[in-house]
This record gives sequence, C-alpha cells and structure tokens, in this order.
Amino acid sequence: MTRFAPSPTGHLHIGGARTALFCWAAARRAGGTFLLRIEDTDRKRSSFDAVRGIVEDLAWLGIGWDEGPELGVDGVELGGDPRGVGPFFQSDRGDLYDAKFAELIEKGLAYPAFDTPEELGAMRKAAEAAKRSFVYRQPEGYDLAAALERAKTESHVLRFKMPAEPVTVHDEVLGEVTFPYEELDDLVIRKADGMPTYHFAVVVDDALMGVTDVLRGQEHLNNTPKHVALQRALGLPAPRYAHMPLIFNVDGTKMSKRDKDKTAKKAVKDAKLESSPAESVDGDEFTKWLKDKTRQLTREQVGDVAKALDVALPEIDVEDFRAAGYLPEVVVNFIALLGWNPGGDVERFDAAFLAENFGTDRIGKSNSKFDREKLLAFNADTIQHQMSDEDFADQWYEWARRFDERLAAWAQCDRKRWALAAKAARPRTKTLSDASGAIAFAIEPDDGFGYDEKAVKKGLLKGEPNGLSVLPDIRAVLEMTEPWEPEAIEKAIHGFAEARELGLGKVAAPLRVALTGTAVSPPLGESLALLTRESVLARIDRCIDAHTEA
RNA sequence: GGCCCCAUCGUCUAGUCAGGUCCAGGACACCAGGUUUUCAUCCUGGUAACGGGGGUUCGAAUCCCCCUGGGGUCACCA
Repeated sequence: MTRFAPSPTGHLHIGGARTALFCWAAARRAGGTFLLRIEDTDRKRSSFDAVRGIVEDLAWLGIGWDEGPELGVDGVELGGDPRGVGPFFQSDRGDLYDAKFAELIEKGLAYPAFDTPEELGAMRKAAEAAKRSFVYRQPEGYDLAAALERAKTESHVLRFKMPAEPVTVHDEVLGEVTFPYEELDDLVIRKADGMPTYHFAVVVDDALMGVTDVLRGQEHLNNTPKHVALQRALGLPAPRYAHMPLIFNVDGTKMSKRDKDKTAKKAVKDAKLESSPAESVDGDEFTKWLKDKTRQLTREQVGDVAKALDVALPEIDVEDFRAAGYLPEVVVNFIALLGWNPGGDVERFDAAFLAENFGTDRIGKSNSKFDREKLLAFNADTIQHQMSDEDFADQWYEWARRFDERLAAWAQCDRKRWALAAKAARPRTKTLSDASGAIAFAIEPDDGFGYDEKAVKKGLLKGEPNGLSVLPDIRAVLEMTEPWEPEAIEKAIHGFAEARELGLGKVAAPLRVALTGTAVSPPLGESLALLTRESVLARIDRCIDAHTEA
C-alpha cells in the first residue's frame, strides 16, 4: 500500500510527478494498491482547481490511483473507497484527528500552548544567536490542568510532548539514521484553527489508510523522526520509509516557478522593453515586477510575456512539459531515470517495465540535475524512430486541440492532408510544439509569406542557369503531373531534372524558395502535395513575378 | 550556524553491499570525419570522471577515518 499525498496549492511539479510515479510503480511491482490522498489542511492556499489540475497531470502521465477521490479524467473514472478508509481530503477528516488529539491529551503526551508569533520569533532568534537549532520545549512548571482550562476560551495550538530519547529511522535507501533528542522539539500538531498540522495528519492517515510504504523526497528525512515518535505515542504501526534524492536545475538551483520569472525578466531586459508586451500585465504591475527580483507574475502572465517576446520558458510543472510537446511516456522514462535505474546499460523503458522492475533497492542516494537536452533527445528519438505516422498524427492532433487552436482547426478541415502533414513533419520534429514549424508554410496563404534574402540569392539568382529561369519549365511539368500525390510529384521532378541534365538541387532549391520563401522544407513530393496544385502554381507565379524585375 | 544526508566523465548513470575480470562501461551534450537535393536523420571515430589526504590489504572506484565540497532541514507550509 503506497500513497501519493499532494497538497493542492498549485500545479504538479515535475519532482512531485516522480514521487507519484515511484509510489505507483512500487505498488504495481508488489501487486499492491496505490492510493491518492489530498493534503489540504492549509485552508488558505488549497483549492479544488489545484486538485483538478494535479489529477489531470497524473492521468496524463498514465499514473492512475486505485483508491482515493472518485474523479473522472478524460472519461475514465478513477479512485474509490473499497475498504472504507476515506474520506481522502484531509479537510474532511476532522473527527478522526480529534479522536487522536484527545487520546494524546489523555495520555499526557499533548498540551496546549499559547505563545504568540512574536514570542516564538524571539525564541528562534535566541536559538540562532546561541548557534543551535530552534527546539520548542514545554516550559518549566507547566500546569496542564490550568492550560486545558485556559484553552477553552483562548486561541492556542496543541503541541506534542516529544519523549526524551533519540529516534532511529530505518530508511530503505539511506539505511539507519539516528536523530538526537536535542534536535527534536515539541512540534505543533493542531493549529489554532483546529486543523491538524502536516506531521500529525500524515501519521494518522498513513496508519488509518493502511499505508505500508512511504516514498518521498529527501527533504522529508528530518521530519521522519517526528513521525516515528508520533506513531509510537499513538500506538500506530510505522510504514517502511524510502527517501529519494532531490532534483535540481543543471546549474544547481532549485527547479521553481521563479525560474520562469527570471527567464522572462532577462528577456525583457535583453529586448530593452520599457512597457508591458502583454495585455494581461498592466503597466504598473509590469514595472514593479521588473524592478523587484523576487516578484512573480501568475503562470498565465509570465506565459504571455514570454510569448510576446518569443522566448521559451523553462519547464517546471508537468503541465509545462505537456504544453511544450513532450510525450508522457518520455517524461515518465526520463524522470524515472533521475534517481533510479534498472542497472546495466538499460535506460529506455516504459511504465510497464517500471511496474515490473521498480524497487527501492535501486534508488540512488545523491541528488540529480535535470538535463533538458537529454529529455529532448529522448523525445526526438521516440517521435522519429519509435512512432508510426498514424500514431504521431493522432497525438499531435490531441496536443494541438489543447495548445494550438489554429493548427487544430487546420487539421480538422482535411484529415487526409493532416496525415500527410504528420508524415512530413515527424522525421524532423523533437517536440509536438515544434512540429508545426516544418509544415507552417502550408498553412500560410499563398501570398502570406516573404522571401528569405539568402535563400533567394542562393536558390534563385546564383549559377548558370539560375534557379529562377528553371521555374517556368518545372511549372509546366507540375501542371501536368498526375496524380497530385507525393510519389508522382517526386518522380516528375526527378524526371525533369534528368531530362534537362540538371542536378536535383538546381530544381529543388528554386522550388523551395517559391513555395516556402526559404531554403528549407520537407522532401519536395510531400511539400508540394501538402499544397494544392493551384496553390503551387500560384506560388511559383508569384515568385517569378517578385524576382524577375530585380 | 546546529543537526542530518550525499560524493564516478559537463549531465544522467553502470560498477561499490559480496576488493582483483575497470589504465572504469553506456546514454545525452561536445568535437572530427562520412552518407543525404534542403532541413532533420543516420554511420564511424574522438575528448572527457573514481574530490583531496591518510589508513586496511599482495591488491581499493569498491572497506575505515579525516578534510573539502554539495544538498536538506531548523513554520500554527506541506
């Protein structure tokens, strides 16, 4: 029994996705159950929208939960509560926690505390000055009965009375780790608003839900002795723990939303912009944001700014990778490799392989850096070498429906042409979002593009005979070519080049300029077939017109 | 700063637990050639690492200690 327990305060971070993936894989490998629990005890920051987003991201990655909130994602119903261990939103579990609070108070292991934030701040400062950790302890001469009485009318928190002994944590990845009592404090277990803190809720819920294996990030290692102490105090079973290494940017910084603001700010400064390039960001906000290094725009706003400046933002959340056109199976493969590997030289595998081979014994101990270059290489390899044209056409279309409406509309109006576009684009695309670049010329109106100067010089004007002079003759051939399909067109062009004893480049180059305005396009047969014959002839005429005077 | 964790190519890592088969293997990136009508592919080759110092041992990337370096954590956030 494993669980993923996100706090719904934002999008699913790529690191969180890896945690979820490993929990899922561990359960699958063991023939166990994977459970989803929503840790929404921070009522100010939690939202159902965030739950929705996280759940959709998990589903996109192919990580389905056996037990948990019953939610439909893309028509698939997930979750359920066959054992009756729910509800799965911590905010709905108040009665369960209250019973445990009462139990601890009765045992004399929990007590109310009335310290103000100012008092606590002063204690922290004192600890810092004394060069030791801040550790809260029950004051000398504390009168529990009096405090309990006072707590009836006064705002307070409930603290756990930490037993005076060291705690050893048994970790599947790191081994035995012992924490001295001097580092473990009387932590808050119930906030002033009555909600349990994370430490308390996680211990109670894992036990009540029968969780046997907890896999989480190494940032939680220092929390674990607190959880273990709480389990002992409550007489609850302890799950097995496996703490995994963390993921950072290549430069060693944390992968955080802030990176996007940083990138956008740099782009704005490089472009020497003084006013907001995006409608969603008003002038005042823009100036403040630009001046203040720590200030952040919303996800949508940064996106708008970046779009206006045509810069790519670093992907941080699962949603970012999805929007950037990475395939879910590639993301799964890549993040699995950050901290786990099956041994030997194997590195390309799918979720099914993970489900069969995953084990905490092969989780690494050291942190890793997220190298987008390698992710991109995996994605390109998958698209170009492991996918069929049909499969690519479908996935690309699904992507466009969500992230590129104009492209989706174009795809919609002629499915046969879309299949051809996919065939032409697939061998030269690395991500679904860059795929449209290869066939963009076909979407433009016939007179909707300009001519690249270099391409014109080289493809049209240079040499003897020059490309421009070849155009009328190849036009005549194309006028007669039947059927208007890649193979026949290719054959006609080759035949023409041979008959005229011209190198193929001598024909291809001017055609590319005429049809795309550039020196680059997919193979000619496919490129021409993507356009109608009328379109091709019109573009050739326009090109001849445009360059004959010059 | 206290406590805790970690340490193999630029990056992800195999090898470490059971020391010799490792003058350290794979992948991405990079460099050089080649194939290709453009682009993208593809092929061949190459550069590149056991953080430092002490031990233990016939023998250490592998075991021990110290140092150095990196990271986590020290909330009424999770």
